[in-house]
Amino acid sequence: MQPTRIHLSKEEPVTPQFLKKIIRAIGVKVTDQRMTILQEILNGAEHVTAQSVFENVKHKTPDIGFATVYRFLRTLTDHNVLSEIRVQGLPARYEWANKKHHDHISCTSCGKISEFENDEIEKLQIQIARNLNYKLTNHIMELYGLCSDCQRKQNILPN
Amino acid sequence: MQPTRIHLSKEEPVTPQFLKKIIRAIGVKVTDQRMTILQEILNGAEHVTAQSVFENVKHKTPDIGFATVYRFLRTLTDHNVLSEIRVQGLPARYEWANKKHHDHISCTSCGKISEFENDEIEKLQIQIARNLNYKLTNHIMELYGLCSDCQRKQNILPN
DNA sequence: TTGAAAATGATAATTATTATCAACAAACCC
DNA sequence: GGGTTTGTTGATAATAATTATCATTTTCAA
Repeated sequence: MQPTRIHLSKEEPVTPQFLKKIIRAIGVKVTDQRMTILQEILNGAEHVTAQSVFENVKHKTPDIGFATVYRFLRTLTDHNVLSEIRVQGLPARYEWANKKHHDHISCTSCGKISEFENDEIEKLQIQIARNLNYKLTNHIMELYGLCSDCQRKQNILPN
Repeated sequence: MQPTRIHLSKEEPVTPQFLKKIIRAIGVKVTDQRMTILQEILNGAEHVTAQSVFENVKHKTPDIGFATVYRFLRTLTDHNVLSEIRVQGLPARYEWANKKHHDHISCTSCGKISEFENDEIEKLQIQIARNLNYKLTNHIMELYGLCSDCQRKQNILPN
């Protein structure tokens, strides 16, 4: 299954037609389950887990199995509709892929994720690659730290 | 178990005394197993997994259980002797914590890996973290691209 | 040396994810 | 539309990494 690059804007209204367009674009069959899952992702929270998608979707479609959710999230990831964020041992989280490029910093204690973008780093990366005779195509940059809340907790309860 | 910050240089000779110093510094009892595990990490490869440490250590100490290895790696991580790197769904990898940081760029075609370090990016990362109220503890930065050889091949054999 | 506290190792439990497969459903053709 | 092919579903098992449990053993300070 080759990763197809798809350019879809999240700004378009979430109509059934729009959902079908996405599903067809990645070359798979349109099913009720996939429609529901996509809708949930488009309407729901920012960084969803397979579990949270599953639970929310289950209200509308109680017969759905979580293997279906996992599978479709993977498919969407393979086709760059979603991107997958994996932090520590926590379950994978997903976000809409083609928003402006950004990276993540996440808290190693509570798992909170914040986003940022930094053009200067992007430029340096390209430069580094060029110096080593690589043509840069992609990168992963994940920062880890303690968020303000967890820094505070650590001071209050030293144990 | 409070994270104790320990400053130990890997440059010191790996004597039994040195190993004991580390183990005592984190406030746990000195056991043969812990000595052997630490020695393995100090002498062994760069980015080890719990599994690889376990297997190597088992040659010298066949009676060791892998729970012991996991536990001790976690303890060392909690006390910042090691740092833990978790990428994708892969098993956690450990590296000596207070050495100079470096990153990797790898070729998506042939798998070649080159290392680099860049102070400017490191500084920017710390700055970014600070702006978002995180205390940066670690990061992963992996660049992906085509190495010079594979760029050339791609031109010769387009596909 | 000895006894309390901690560590070990075997194994079970847990967690996230992927694989399997029979029943079912979508899409293409006529 | 009806039939057929092929893809999808959902229940469940399998896998993989990690953590918990607990009886036994070991460390180490008094």
